[in-house]
Amino acid sequence: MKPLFHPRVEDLDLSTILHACADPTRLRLLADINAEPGKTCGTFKTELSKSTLSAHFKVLRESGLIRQDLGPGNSRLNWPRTAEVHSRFPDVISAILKSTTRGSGWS
Amino acid sequence: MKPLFHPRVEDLDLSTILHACADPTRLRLLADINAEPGKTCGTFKTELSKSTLSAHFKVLRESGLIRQDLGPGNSRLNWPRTAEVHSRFPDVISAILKSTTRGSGWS
DNA sequence: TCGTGTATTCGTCAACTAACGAACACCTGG
DNA sequence: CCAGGTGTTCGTTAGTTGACGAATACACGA
Repeated sequence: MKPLFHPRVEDLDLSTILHACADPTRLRLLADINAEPGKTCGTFKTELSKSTLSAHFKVLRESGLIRQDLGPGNSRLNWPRTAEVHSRFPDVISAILKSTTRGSGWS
Repeated sequence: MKPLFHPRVEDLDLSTILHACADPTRLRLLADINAEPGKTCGTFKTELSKSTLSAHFKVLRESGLIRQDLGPGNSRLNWPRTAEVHSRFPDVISAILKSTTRGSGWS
């Protein structure tokens, strides 16, 4: 398997992270991953094609918001990096996630 | 003067707000406005052209992050709408602003 | 009224984005 | 070995973005 790139904590960039969160689809994925850490990519309910979804996961991963590990078969396990992001940008992600769970768009 | 559009609090959208914050230039403008409310557009130090700057102010205004009132002459006074945004999306903007003031890109 | 200062709007351009299907890569089970 | 399941990568397309200069609009002062 090709090694997946994950940025180091010290390389996290606030604008990159906010850009990753600014897309409704990605915000929903991020919330789901935080609500249920370790989910595989295929378990997300969405209307989007597989390739589109994969691209969104890549943006989340390369921004440092999630970690994708190898799972059984050829699957990926998705984990939040919320704690790491918090160490650089305190409360930003937790505040965003709280707002997503309170009727702000996608009940 | 043409009336400037300002979204109502109940129409604020988290993705729109995050997108507005995701640009380094706009994040800097937002931080400056919060640090010094009432600044006019011309008082911001930047390398960008006037039209580009105006476009950025428009994005901030239409996302609901700032309010632009008429000032003396033909100037605009820029005010943060942080409290209003906070009422919809608690702590999101304040957390972002705190991160900008701590060496995250533009000392 | 005529210039000056302030800011928006318009038209253009290059770069980026999100979306898709098709093709590919990889593991696992039969 | 082959088929099925899981994701990624590639190439394309339509739409959006950020940047600029030039033109415009407006208020104020001389």
